[in-house]
Amino acid sequence: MHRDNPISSTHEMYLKVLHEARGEHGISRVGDLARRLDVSPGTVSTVLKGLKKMQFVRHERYGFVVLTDEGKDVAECVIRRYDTIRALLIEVLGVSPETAEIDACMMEHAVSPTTVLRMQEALERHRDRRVLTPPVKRRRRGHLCAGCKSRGACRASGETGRD
Amino acid sequence: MHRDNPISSTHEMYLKVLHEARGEHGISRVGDLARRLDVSPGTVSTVLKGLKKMQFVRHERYGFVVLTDEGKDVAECVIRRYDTIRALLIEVLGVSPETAEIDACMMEHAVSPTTVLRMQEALERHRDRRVLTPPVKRRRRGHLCAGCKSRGACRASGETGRD
DNA sequence: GAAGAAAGTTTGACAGATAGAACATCCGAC
DNA sequence: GTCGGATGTTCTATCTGTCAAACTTTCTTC
Repeated sequence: MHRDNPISSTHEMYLKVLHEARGEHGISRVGDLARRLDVSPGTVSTVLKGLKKMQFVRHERYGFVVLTDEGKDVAECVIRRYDTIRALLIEVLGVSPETAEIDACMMEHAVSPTTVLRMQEALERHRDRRVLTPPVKRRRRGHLCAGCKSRGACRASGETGRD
Repeated sequence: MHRDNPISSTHEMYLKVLHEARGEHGISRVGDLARRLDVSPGTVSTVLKGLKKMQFVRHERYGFVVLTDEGKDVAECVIRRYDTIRALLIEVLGVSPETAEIDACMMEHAVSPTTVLRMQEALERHRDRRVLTPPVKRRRRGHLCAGCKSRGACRASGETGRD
């Protein structure tokens, strides 16, 4: 049922929050994560073991948690999905920011890379239609993270080449 | 983490498939469901117990499975979410039907009722823009099932009144 | 530097979703 | 009517994500 997902939405959330939570040194602690994810420290400890085995984080007992490059890659991919969905919901569909944020957080684990791309394009078309004023230089639409590009698909959303 | 969901996406899937699978008498069998959901008959048997306890299905040992009115209500709500998302992905965003179907199937469990409404509205605006020909009488946009209306929110998507 | 507080880990338990195997029931062919 | 295959159920087991409680380590403060 549904799509096979090599990395679960739980793991995606942990990586995303880890990316957002890291301070000036790019590190966080078990306690931070537990608070931000609203789970117990014990749970974080356990899940972190899995993420470590998958090489998405580095973590020494009683120490800091750091995203590896791989982990950062996935995290940024999840965040981009979140940002895109959120913006689309608000700007194009007129959903309230509060609802958009909750929905985007749930949907970010469900969309395929292609769909995110189409969302980004739609968002740009929509913005172009609105702001007829200055033709701002904009980031190439349909941008993919290095990991997605090199693999031809986004691992973080469970793609294996489909579409 | 995420939104509290009184009915899981697994249960939503079972109800949806049950609704789609029912033959001329509105009934299906464990085997049908197992095949359609790609799980073992044992699993279906187990999950069905839960759905029965929640009063979403009627099911006698070795017999047929029938959706109750409540169950049908939820199923139709899920199906409407699916249809809306699928159409939006294809018509507005230009996603391929194959990808749209997979994505819609995953997203249908993640969207709030408001967002579905906004999606329906966007879809109608988009269709109006395209087909400038005959001003077809169309179903009131933002339609909600009886259950959603009476409760003020859609149980099937875990809403409790938010937005 | 020792004591106590704070932070993190481990352990045991649980719920949900699942498979597979053993078992039960049903139904159609003879 | 009975036998055998198809269908369905139950039981046991696994995996994931979670908590609470017991325990360990680290930090802070005096």
